[in-house]
Amino acid sequence: MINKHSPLPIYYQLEQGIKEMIEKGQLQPGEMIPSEREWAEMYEISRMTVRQAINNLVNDGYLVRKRGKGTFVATKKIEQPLKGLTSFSEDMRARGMVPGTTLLAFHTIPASPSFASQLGIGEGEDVYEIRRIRLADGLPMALETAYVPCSLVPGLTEQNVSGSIYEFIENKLGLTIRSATQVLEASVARKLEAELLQIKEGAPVLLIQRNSYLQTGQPLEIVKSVYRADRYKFMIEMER
Amino acid sequence: MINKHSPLPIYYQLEQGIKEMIEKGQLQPGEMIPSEREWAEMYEISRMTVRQAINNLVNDGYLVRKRGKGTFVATKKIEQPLKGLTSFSEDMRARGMVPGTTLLAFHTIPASPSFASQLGIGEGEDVYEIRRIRLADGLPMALETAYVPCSLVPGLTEQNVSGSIYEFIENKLGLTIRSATQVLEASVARKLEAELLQIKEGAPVLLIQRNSYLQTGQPLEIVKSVYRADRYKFMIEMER
DNA sequence: TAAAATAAGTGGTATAGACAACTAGATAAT
DNA sequence: ATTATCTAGTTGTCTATACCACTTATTTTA
Repeated sequence: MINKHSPLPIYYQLEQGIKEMIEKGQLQPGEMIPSEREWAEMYEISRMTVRQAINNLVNDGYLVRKRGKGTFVATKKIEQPLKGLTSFSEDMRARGMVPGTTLLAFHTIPASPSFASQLGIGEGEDVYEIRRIRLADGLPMALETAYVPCSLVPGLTEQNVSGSIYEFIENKLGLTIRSATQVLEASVARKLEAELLQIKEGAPVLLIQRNSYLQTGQPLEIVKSVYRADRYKFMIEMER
Repeated sequence: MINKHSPLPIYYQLEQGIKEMIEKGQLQPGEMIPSEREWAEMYEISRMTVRQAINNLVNDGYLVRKRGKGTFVATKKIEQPLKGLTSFSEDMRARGMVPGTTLLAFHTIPASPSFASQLGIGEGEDVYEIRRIRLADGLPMALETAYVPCSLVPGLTEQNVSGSIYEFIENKLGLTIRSATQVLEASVARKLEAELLQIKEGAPVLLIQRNSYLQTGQPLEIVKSVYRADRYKFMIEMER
């Protein structure tokens, strides 16, 4: 597997070898792979070189590190279609998963100039800031921060926020969401995001910012989401 | 900037410090930062520790490494709206940039079972495989591989492929594209992709697979793209 | 003058070792 | 029986060093 005289870097050879073992099923998802020291002894290479190979595979989403325990083969990605404009809960149910929510923060803040402009309100007016971890089948799928003008949803409490805000707005308040703008961007997880999503810092994530609008054209909310790229793909159908 | 007795890792302190210098503008986009050896001497730490800090910032898209030259502050991202179903060329022009193309490969291959199914043709039937680097203002923006059944576009030559395939199909062949399905996913650049896109291996990229359909519902093409996350955001407007 | 060789500086790869932080199970003390 | 401690194994951080590959400018050579 490793040829020290190859022009290819050793870490790269090991990286490709491990990847192949995963893709061929010789290493199963969830299974613990040999420890860094074992790889190093096995091929008589330095542990730092092993770490470089494993680092890359962790960044690629093939492996997951767990300090004090070991390194494990990651579980597979999810891919299901998503039609039209849906809430996270609708999205997850359409994918055959059970949506869940962990509330991280729920409070009001004064609107920044940027948010005021995007939400069509005055600068400094109160908006709800709702930070939540969105779960799918109990596992973290995304980190979501929503900003909603307080004046639009007077009855919002921590209770309502445990489920779908969209459903609350449509069912309880009688407001209808008409359209949204979404910006998608690939990035890597920062430290805090990684901890909350239970992924490694530097793992790929899909950043989505959604601006939603009511039938009147009035902006309803801004939602910034950080999705785990190892569990989430975004699918859309478009007409010309 | 660095406190060796802090509980925070040294590489993390340096990483945050450099990031702050970038965000405060003390390091300007495109500017070369001190070399790894200089950081190491400056704070009396190991070069490997400096590398770990810089690695993270490269992964986060703050810095760009250039072997033999130095490490540079990355330039800012592009963000422009994209409405409806557009070609790469249309997309780039809408963003105020000049689209370009470098043809990497143009040949026919027999359809794999998966491609045959997605394109609605028989397994083993010929399809064009067109690999191109898509440029914006002369700089690599995406790596694109398109698969089109040969039977649908008989006149396709290397000449036509230098520009927009969409425009060729609509203008020359009189076919109309009606809809498409797109799957977006965050990932990191592999070695070959990184070289072609002139980014670092492991840099974040946005993977997009587009399946296009004609008015008849007949599948027209499959396009797999790898976009540089540091230069490209995907924007979409949706109606409910 | 032009081409080739050299040197200095950069990031890229690799080594061998050390200690810290964390996990889980075994063992000892209460 | 329960609790506390120890221990072995894991990944995380860090050091000091070495050589390689590439870039650029300078110097030497033809």
